[in-house]
Amino acid sequence: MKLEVQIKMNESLFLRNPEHSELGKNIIKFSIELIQKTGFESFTFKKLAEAIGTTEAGVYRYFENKHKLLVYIISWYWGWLEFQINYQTKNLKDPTIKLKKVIKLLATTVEDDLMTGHVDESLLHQILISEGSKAYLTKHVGSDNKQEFFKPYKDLCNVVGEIILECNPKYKYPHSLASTIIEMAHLQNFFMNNLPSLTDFSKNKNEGQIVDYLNELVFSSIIK
Amino acid sequence: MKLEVQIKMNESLFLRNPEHSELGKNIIKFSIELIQKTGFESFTFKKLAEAIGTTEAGVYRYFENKHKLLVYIISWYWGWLEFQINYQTKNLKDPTIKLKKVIKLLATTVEDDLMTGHVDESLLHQILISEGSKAYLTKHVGSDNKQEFFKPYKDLCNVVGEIILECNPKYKYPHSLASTIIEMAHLQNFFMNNLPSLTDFSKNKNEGQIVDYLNELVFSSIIK
DNA sequence: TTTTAAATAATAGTATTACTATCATAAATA
DNA sequence: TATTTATGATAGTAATACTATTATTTAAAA
Repeated sequence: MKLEVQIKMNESLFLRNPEHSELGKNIIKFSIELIQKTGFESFTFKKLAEAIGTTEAGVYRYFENKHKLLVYIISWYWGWLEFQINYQTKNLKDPTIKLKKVIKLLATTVEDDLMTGHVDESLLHQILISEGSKAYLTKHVGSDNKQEFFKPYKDLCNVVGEIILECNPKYKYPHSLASTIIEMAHLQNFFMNNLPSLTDFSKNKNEGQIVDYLNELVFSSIIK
Repeated sequence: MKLEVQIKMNESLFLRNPEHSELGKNIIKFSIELIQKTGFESFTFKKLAEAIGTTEAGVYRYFENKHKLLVYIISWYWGWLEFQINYQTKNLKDPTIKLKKVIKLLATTVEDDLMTGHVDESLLHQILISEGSKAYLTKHVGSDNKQEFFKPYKDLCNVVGEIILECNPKYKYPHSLASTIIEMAHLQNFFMNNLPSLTDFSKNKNEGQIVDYLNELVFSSIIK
């Protein structure tokens, strides 16, 4: 039996549900590949359509514009990651071990999850590192937020915040610390690979160093 | 006597030095206003030219493209901020007081510095919060970096890293912690104002809360 | 099985963006 | 006074970000 993980997506993000057709799934698959390879700025629906072998108009039937497509695949990633976190910390009693597991999941390159056919999570992880913040760093963040485009990110932030509170119920900034962990897991990775003098990580570019840094940062803050 | 602070800029960022003419200074002044008001994505040289009362071609004689103009004004800000930090921490002996001053300077809205005629620093600070990371989150970050576009940011990061080491010479991650402070000073501000559930700051949107969070985060990390 | 509806392909068209090029004129400099 | 240099005015191009139309294929309902 082949199991498939389905992430429930916000319906306002698309015009037609891309999960419901081959073309739709190809739009997701190839946009992940293209955005990862060429960056979000030079990504266009025309190039995407050519890669898939369909027409520009075909893509527009699924997504209003490339920003919503970006938010879609990023939301998908957060949803998937929250599932992974819940799954992989399920039977852990010690909240500090849980939190360490979360940091590792956030800061370490994932392997392609075979339960999600058309999505390559390791490419998605790369996209999150380089393009993730572009989902919300816009002038229309307010209306996007009203439409709940960032709910998966907030949910994840809450899950992490809850674990922080389990470690120390008196800690005053669980959400800020959670968003700091999430953002820094990605940003320190970007810096390590592109602007290494903004970090203290050695040339071997080992993600374990980021995990160590974040662990020290987080636990000295919440364990007095 | 009227003093003017001059920030030395990387010459590869522009085609003609905007400091050397009225038109150039207007390009800087109005691009700061426009980018802050409408966001970098919808900012175009045509709109800028109209705002100034010149033509598109006029702007192109100063800057190759809008990305270089963004990097220019952001670099200018980092240069100015490093000057501020050096100036305002000059006679402080205690490195922890120095570091607290730095955090406050990073996380608090600046007043318009009257010594810099055509640049409004408080608008620039807003731009840094919303658009700052777009300077480096590109596919051409490598070649931009080779041309030293990010030197002012790195210099600032080094200055902050040095102060961290003064507080604790054995601390292992001075640069990563410095870049974390700098980025989070802006990002927690953005979240507070736009996605507040990613933070723990109350509705009054007081930047002092960000300062308190960063102080706690930083000092519990470096003072064991 | 036929009818009907829905999805896709093919093509065209528009306004805006991101530039490059040309030429005339005004201002500063030698 | 001659000459360089900066600006202004205008035009033009390729690409982007869409919208619209019509024909064709596929799938679901009658």
